[in-house]
This record gives sequence, structure tokens and C-alpha cells, in this order.
Amino acid sequence: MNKYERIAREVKERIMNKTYSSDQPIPDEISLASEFQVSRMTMKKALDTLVSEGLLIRKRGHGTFIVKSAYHSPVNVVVNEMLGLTNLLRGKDIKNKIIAFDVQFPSEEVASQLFIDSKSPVYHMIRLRIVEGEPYVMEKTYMPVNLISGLTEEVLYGSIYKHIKEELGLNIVGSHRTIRASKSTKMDQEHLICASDDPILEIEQVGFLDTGIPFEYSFSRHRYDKFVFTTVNRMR
Amino acid sequence: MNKYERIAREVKERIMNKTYSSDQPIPDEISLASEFQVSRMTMKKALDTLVSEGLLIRKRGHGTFIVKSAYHSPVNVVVNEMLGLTNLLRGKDIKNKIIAFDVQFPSEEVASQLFIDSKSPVYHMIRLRIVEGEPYVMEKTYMPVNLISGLTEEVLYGSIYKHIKEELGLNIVGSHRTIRASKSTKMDQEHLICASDDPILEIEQVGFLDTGIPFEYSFSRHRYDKFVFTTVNRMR
DNA sequence: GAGTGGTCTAGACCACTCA
DNA sequence: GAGTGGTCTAGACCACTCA
Repeated sequence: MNKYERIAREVKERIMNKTYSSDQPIPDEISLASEFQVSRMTMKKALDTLVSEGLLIRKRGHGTFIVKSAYHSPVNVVVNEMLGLTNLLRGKDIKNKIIAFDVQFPSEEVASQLFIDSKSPVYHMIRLRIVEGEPYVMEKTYMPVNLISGLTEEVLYGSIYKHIKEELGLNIVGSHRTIRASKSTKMDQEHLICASDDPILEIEQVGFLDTGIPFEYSFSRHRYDKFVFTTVNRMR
Repeated sequence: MNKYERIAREVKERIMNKTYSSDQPIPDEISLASEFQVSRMTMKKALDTLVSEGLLIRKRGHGTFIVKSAYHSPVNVVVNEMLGLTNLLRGKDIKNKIIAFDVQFPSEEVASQLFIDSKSPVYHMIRLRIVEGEPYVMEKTYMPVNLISGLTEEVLYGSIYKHIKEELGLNIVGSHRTIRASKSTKMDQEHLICASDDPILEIEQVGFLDTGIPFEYSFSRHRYDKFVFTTVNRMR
């Protein structure tokens, strides 16, 4: 582990166990750098990671303060969902039901999001993810055939992300997401077993690889009572 | 403007106008640092800001790549909503309707989120924000009276954030948010003029100051057809 | 082995805050 | 004026990737 990661972990521990009181600033960068025997830049980097996690606030000329609401909740639960549901809910019983699986030419929208042309085929998949016997989310996913090869029903019953990482050796690094509320459709009601007036939390996502190339365009429709999305927002 | 900001802006411009092709990595750090006549650390910092905006991907031993989907959408539209609706929709005609405005002792949940005790009074406000004549969002907000003083109906008709910044001289720096889909209530239907089966996109937020102290706990209920939330997600 | 980005150092100067 | 964090430098060593 890097120095700054180790130090960030230690400082976080001190915040959480109240070694540092939230009534006053934590020690200044120079003192901390000296205590941990690192350069000031490294100390700053350690603190910056805690700032981006929403635990600390820094103010030039003033000091570094603990964000009181940091004590509350495990923050950013959902940021890891990019790992794939299989990974996010590791240890739970997850079953997949395949509702659709075919290959097609992309619509204009799909081609545009995946940066491919309209004659380049895509996989089209709809899966229902069932967690501990309860329907959780229905995912409609498009992936370019020439990038993500070898998808089979067997893969779809397991983890597509695992296939991409382990079989294809590709690195998934991020996504752009749009989150919205939506009315439930007949199809939602049937598969997610929800009432006609139950809303749906929809996440539209373009996932990309470490080459910057998009590999998936998907719509995940979640039961409104089983899913929330959390973020930390920091102004400049 | 700092060097790294100026350089980030220039590189972003080059990405957008296709000076750098997305088919191959952009020039390496050392070449760029030399071109811009800065140290490598500063060049790295400039590129890191573009990575966090979702425009670039970096891969050790390999290079720095353009994220193709970056060309698409203006990313992170909503991150700035912390500025307050008045600021976000600057130039539009925004009217506020005050549905409730009183002072009360906080519930256990409110006291806990605001880190105050249950005998410390809070403002309780419900406002309907009307944009260009159309109801847009209904906000229920709690603020500690001993921190955010001087709220009046006049302030509520304008911008509370402006009051906090300009009259009280406090600095708003961030928030923790939870986003969910919700059924519409009778009250939503009445004020947001929506149908009984229209869903609501709800954002629960704890906002905090540069001292780390929470100053607001709010629930914003948005019409599902007028609001989406966008994020950039990056794995480590 | 050559090229890439990641981390780290030991300093410097500066902007901002408070007294 | 003393104390704080923000930026910047000119180097160093390293881990990773590809050929």
C-alpha cells in the first residue's frame, strides 16, 4: 500500500474514533507530515482523499475540519455498483433470468452512445436479477459484438463483467450515468412484481474501458423500495 | 487562474476540437509538461482534473486516452445544483410559493442529521419552485435556527442560499445526497400538478458549511419528467 | 529495454484568515 | 505577523506495458 493510502486510513480511523475532536481543526499539514515522516505533498494527498470522500473540509488560512455528517452513513455505497451486481452483493444468492438475448443492428441512439456505426452489430440482452428470491432490477444492455465477444446464455446466467475482465482481459474503468424516476411499464410489473402505480428508479449508463472506448449502454430499472443512489457532492 | 487550470482548459479544448485523435493516446506527460513549460507534477494535476471530469483515462505504462463518450454530453450538469436552483437556472423566471414556514423542535431524525439536540429549534419550510410558470420541485427543508438566522418570508421568496452566503457570510461547500424514486403523495399531486401514478424523483440532502457543520437537511421532490441526475463514476 | 504514468521528496512562494 | 492550506518546481525511483 502507498504511503498516502496508509496515512489516509490512519487519519480516517482517528476521525471515526474521535481522537480528533470535530469541534476544532485537525492538526495542520506540516505537523502531520512531520508526525508521519513524509513530505508535505504526500500528507496533502492523504488528506485530499479524505476530502473527496466527504470526511474533511479544508480552508486556506484556517485549517482542516471534520465534516460532522461524516460520522453518520457509510458514504458512496453505490459508487461500487460499477463492479457489477454480482460483486456488489457478494455472498448473497443472486439468480439471473434471461428475458431476451439476441444480436441486432443498433438503433441510431445505441450506435451513437457506443460510438459505432449503424451496421456494426450489437448484443441486446434483458436480464432480471433476483436477489435472495426477490426481483431486484431488470437490466437492458447493449454491447458491441466486435468488442465484447463470446457472450452466451451461460455467461448471462453468471456475471458479464466477470467474463469481460477474466475471459476477455479488458479493464472496465468507469461510466457516465443518468438517474431518473420513471413510471412502471407492463413489463416492469410482470418481472419486478410491482403494482401499476409503483415507480421505477432507472439508471442509464454508458460504461467504458481503460482505452476510453464504450463497451456497454444499459438501462437498469430498479424497484423503488429496494434501491437508493448516494453521492458526495463538493463545490469548488 | 492557476497554471494547471489554464492547461486543463487548453487540453480540453484540443480534445473537443479533435486536435488530439481519440484513436491514439494523447502526448505523454513529459512531452506535455515540456510543451507547456511546467513541471511534470503540474502537468499531471492538469490532466487529473480532466480525468475526474470523465474526459480522459490514464493507464500506467500505456498512456492517456480520450473517453469517447466525453464528446457527447455536457457531463455533471447537476453537480452544480448545490448552488441552489436560483443559480442553476439563472436567467429563467423562477417563482417560489411558500407552502409552510414555521419553527419547531426537530424530530429525532432531523436532530441527528443536523447534529443538534432535540431542544434546539429548527426552521421548517416547504417551498414550491415554479420555473417559467411550470411547477418543478417541492422542497422540504430544515435548518438550525442558531446557525441560519434571520429567515423571513421575503428571503424564502428569493434564494435562501444567497441569504446564507451574502447576509450571513457563511460558505456552503458540499452535501451528502441520497436519490430515490418515490410514489407521489396527495400533496405532490396538488402542488406539482401531477397524476396519481406519476412517480417522483426525490433527493434527500444534508448540506454543510466549510466548517463541516451541517446547515440543512432537505427533501427535494422533483417531477419525474422535468429532472434527471447525472454523474461520472470512476473505479479505482 | 524503452516508454508510460504513479508516488514521493524537500524545498519555495503565495493567498487567505485571524488577531 | 503568525499560521494555515494551495500551487509549483526539479528531480528521483518505481510499477506496469509492450515489443
